[in-house]
Amino acid sequence: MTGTKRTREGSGRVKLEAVASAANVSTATVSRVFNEPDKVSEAIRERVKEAARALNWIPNAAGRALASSRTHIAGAIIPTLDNEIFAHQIGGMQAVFSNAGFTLFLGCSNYDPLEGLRQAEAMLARGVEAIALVGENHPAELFAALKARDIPYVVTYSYSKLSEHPCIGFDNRAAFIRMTDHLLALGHRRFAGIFQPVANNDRVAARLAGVRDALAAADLAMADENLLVGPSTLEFGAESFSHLMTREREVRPTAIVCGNDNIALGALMAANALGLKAPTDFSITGFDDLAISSRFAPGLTTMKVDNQSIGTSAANQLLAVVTGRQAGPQSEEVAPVLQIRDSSGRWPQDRA
Amino acid sequence: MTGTKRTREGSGRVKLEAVASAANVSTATVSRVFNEPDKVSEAIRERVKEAARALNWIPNAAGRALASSRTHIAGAIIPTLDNEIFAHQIGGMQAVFSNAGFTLFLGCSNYDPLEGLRQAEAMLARGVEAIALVGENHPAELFAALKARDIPYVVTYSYSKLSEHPCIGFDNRAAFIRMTDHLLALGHRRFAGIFQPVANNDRVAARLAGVRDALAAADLAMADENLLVGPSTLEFGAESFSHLMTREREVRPTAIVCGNDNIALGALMAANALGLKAPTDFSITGFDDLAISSRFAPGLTTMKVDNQSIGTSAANQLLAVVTGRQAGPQSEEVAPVLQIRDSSGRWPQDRA
DNA sequence: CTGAAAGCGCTTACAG
DNA sequence: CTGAAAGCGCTTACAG
Repeated sequence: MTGTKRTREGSGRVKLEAVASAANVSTATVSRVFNEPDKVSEAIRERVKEAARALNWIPNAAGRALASSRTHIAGAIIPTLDNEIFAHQIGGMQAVFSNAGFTLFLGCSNYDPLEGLRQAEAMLARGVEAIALVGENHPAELFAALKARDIPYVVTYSYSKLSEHPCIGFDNRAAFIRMTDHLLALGHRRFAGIFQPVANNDRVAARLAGVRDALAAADLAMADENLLVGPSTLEFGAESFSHLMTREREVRPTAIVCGNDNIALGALMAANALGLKAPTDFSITGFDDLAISSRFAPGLTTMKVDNQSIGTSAANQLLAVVTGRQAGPQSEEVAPVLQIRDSSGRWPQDRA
Repeated sequence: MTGTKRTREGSGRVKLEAVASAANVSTATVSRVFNEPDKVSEAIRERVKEAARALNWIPNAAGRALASSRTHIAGAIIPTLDNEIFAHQIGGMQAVFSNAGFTLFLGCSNYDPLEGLRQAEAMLARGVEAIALVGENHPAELFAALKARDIPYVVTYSYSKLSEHPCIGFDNRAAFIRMTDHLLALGHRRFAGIFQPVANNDRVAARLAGVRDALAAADLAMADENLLVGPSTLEFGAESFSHLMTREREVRPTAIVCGNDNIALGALMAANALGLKAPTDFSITGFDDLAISSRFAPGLTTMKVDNQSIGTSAANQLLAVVTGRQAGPQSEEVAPVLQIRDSSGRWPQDRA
């Protein structure tokens, strides 16, 4: 029945309409003052701004989003904040987005691709305009959903010229080839590895492949019993080290490649406890260059990546697309820098 | 002129209306199937779900938010993700919220209250239903805005019975009284402190007050030149330690209270470099109980706080309010646990 | 430069 | 249990 009275709650907040009547203009004009100020005469512009300020009006983003299809929201999906690497990326992204008037949704998959998908879908439903994803290990549905809606995205921490996705990061395989070559050049021939789980983690898989490829190129291989895989904790690093290095000297590895610094630091702690010293008794390497790695005794040989700048680059690329300055996000390779310290040395050691 | 044709872009996405016609029901019914399923007969319910799935419909949150005044978005404002303490809180919150169908906005103030306010306002404009804030050091406007809109909030990491805000955390002052009392009981009388900046950080201010109050209760005081304030880095901890401990033995502090573990670990590294050993030559304490603190040599005496559970509690309290199960968030005190390790010992040392 | 009004995609009070 | 339609708070194509 037309004309029936309806009672709706509403938000109870000051709305644009109130500003319009206070300033004696139409709602269209108020909207323009904030979205296309050049199209409004200065006198009216000031009057409207004054009214908005006086009424303490905060625009309702839902109304705005519905009318304009723009939400000024971006999203990021990372595995976990427990790894400071990802925390730094998010910190970088957050700063850039916030500065551009974007608010950031954060999702953590805990290395479960389906959980990542679920959270990405929640973000899509809430209208994110762009999204950053760590790594390429996501369900095909996720990439399909992004493409179907034409939502710009970038993959971070993985980089490959051959990737079908725009990516900002480094070539994990190449980095670990470089690290392994460093140890080979020092004379090491018996290698061991202590790594995080490879499942659902394309970055770790690539790192391990790098070690294997570099060894194969030198006609070497890592013995199966020398590859230990487990959680990325100091504890696992320490246990693994003890396991590897309490065997007879003749069969022990001389070089231990760790999947990251945290594992390597745990191993170094176990070494201290066992009275084994690097680089005299063994060499060991990490990846990440945590703050503590350079100050630890011995200093840890590792590779440094500027994770925060991966985050800022990713955010800047996404903003460039969202604001129409660019057609699509551009890939960017960030080179990890090898930091050679006392934890790696010649083998056999020259004892002076 | 009524009846004029208008062309609007629209999102180009599948919308609820399409699901309704595919399932041969009204839009109201489709909405009910997902929001109040009990009100729809099972046959129709299944038909609608089937149609939604077939069309791959994802509800538009802006439309939903506008119509229902609910966004299913929560927000958190922290100082920085660079501190793993806050990263863990966010990790905990993210998991709980995501599980309840809420997506999380993340804002970082970098210890600037105005930046925190700015980001909180952006979240309010986007309709957050609840918000968590680290500490009480926020502009009065921020709390006023939350109250004016009736947005439930909790303060984290600070706890005080006297607080005018709901808070989930611990009493920083009491924790540092406890730590200082531990050192006093061991026989220490000459104290030094290495702390993060107090400005805009009510937690650090309370920690320092705790040290001072505990000393005053023992008729002691910390000499001005023994309090060093600077960035929360290993470097600052190391420099400060050297500065304090390269003076003559007669004037040096015997106990050094650090504002957190990171600073204390830096100090311990400098001690190793200088050939000074705890607890023989000095005692030192931290706060946080980082993963590395128990495994370091010597083990660091510190206090452990379950930061992740602060995050999950905060999220659960906010959800309870938002879903109407509770009128307001309840405060919760989380007790830090003193972890006594080898970095603190009797003074003067009994040398066996 | 400015305004009247349609429309964005949902929810929900009302009627049946 | 189901539907017709008003309404949430904005933006913007159109007209002037």
